[in-house]
Amino acid sequence: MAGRRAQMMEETKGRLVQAARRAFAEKGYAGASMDDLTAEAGLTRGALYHHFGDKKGLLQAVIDQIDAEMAGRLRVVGERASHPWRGFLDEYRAYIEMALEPEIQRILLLDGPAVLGDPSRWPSQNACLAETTLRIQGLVADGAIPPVDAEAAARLLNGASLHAALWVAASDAPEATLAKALDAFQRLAEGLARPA
Amino acid sequence: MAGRRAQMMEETKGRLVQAARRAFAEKGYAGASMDDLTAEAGLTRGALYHHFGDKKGLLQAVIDQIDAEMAGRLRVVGERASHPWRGFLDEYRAYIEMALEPEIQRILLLDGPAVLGDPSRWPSQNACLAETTLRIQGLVADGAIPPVDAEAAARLLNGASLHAALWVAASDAPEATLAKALDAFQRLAEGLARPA
DNA sequence: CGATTTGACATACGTTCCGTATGTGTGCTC
DNA sequence: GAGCACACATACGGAACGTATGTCAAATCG
Repeated sequence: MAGRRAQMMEETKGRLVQAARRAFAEKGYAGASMDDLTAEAGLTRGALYHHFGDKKGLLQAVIDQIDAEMAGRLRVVGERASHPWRGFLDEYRAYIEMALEPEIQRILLLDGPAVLGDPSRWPSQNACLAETTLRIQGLVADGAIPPVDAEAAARLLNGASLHAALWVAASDAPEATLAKALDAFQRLAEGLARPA
Repeated sequence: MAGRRAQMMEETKGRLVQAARRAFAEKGYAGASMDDLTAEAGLTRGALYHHFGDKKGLLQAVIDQIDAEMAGRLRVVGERASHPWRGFLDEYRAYIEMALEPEIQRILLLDGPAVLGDPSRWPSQNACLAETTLRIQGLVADGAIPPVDAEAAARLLNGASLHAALWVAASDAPEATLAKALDAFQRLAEGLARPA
């Protein structure tokens, strides 16, 4: 009862999204051609506009997929830690390191906000941001850190992480820069942990 | 000895940059048409390509101008404060509020990095980032805060500020959101002030 | 079981816009 | 005052997006 038709359709959409991920990551959103991208998937622009409406719709689909993957990876990292606060720091360390991956940096962090606007308004609800917000709420609830607006803290820390990753990615000595960035990040995060 | 010719040329470049600021801010980089933009300045694309090379060159010129203005405004805010640490916080508060201005947010914070890449690689050297880095170096030198890599701290705080501004700008209740963002920001910044 | 319809996808077309190549007139130099 | 350099306009080619239309298989229904 899977529906032969619907199954083929999912297959098609998946191929298009995958090709788009590659194209957007390599050439950026503006530089990626819909003709080339669909041809690489063995299709034409007809299929693309039928399923995704327009170029922005395709970007949105790509972002939804990447965002979901990131949230899953972050959850694993956070839950693997013994101590809550330690897990929190590990999670952000993982976030910074993920933001170094060209696909994530280019598509989700640079082109995404520029083309689609503020991430919190995305239909995917930014699963990754929600994940870190929940984590902070948990820390507050457990009394591990003093009360704070969890969403505000998550947003600021995500912003700091993103810029850290941009800095590291463009650096001539990435590993040294990453160390500096992580050190500074921990200093900032500790501002949350200890009351004024 | 001003050179009638050179003076006219500066006038032309200025008019183009000003028209570009308006167009980029209103329609975004991708959505702005060079034809419309130059026509609004009473010129044609010929002038534009002669002076700026290509569309990215024009964006760079616009960004240089805005960046310089921001650095100047930040400096005034920081120097006006009595206490160094207080001045530091005031400066970032001003930064967040500036990032709410559509022109700055759209051009410098969203389209700029997406089109031109990491800001630290911009020819303008990101005067605004340099300004905040210097401020942090001053705090360390005066013993107001424990040693920290000033550039790393400045980058992370700028990133946090930017995301705070994006959040506030897209919010339904901007003033309440701004208050939450500023509160969270202060908590993070205090992580710099007090040693572990 | 055959006719009809739905929908996934391809093809063709018009429009827009960027970058370049070429033309032109005005102001500086000798 | 002649020649040249340069600021700027005009003309052209090409690429890319979105839409409108066509086609063919599969699901539906009498």
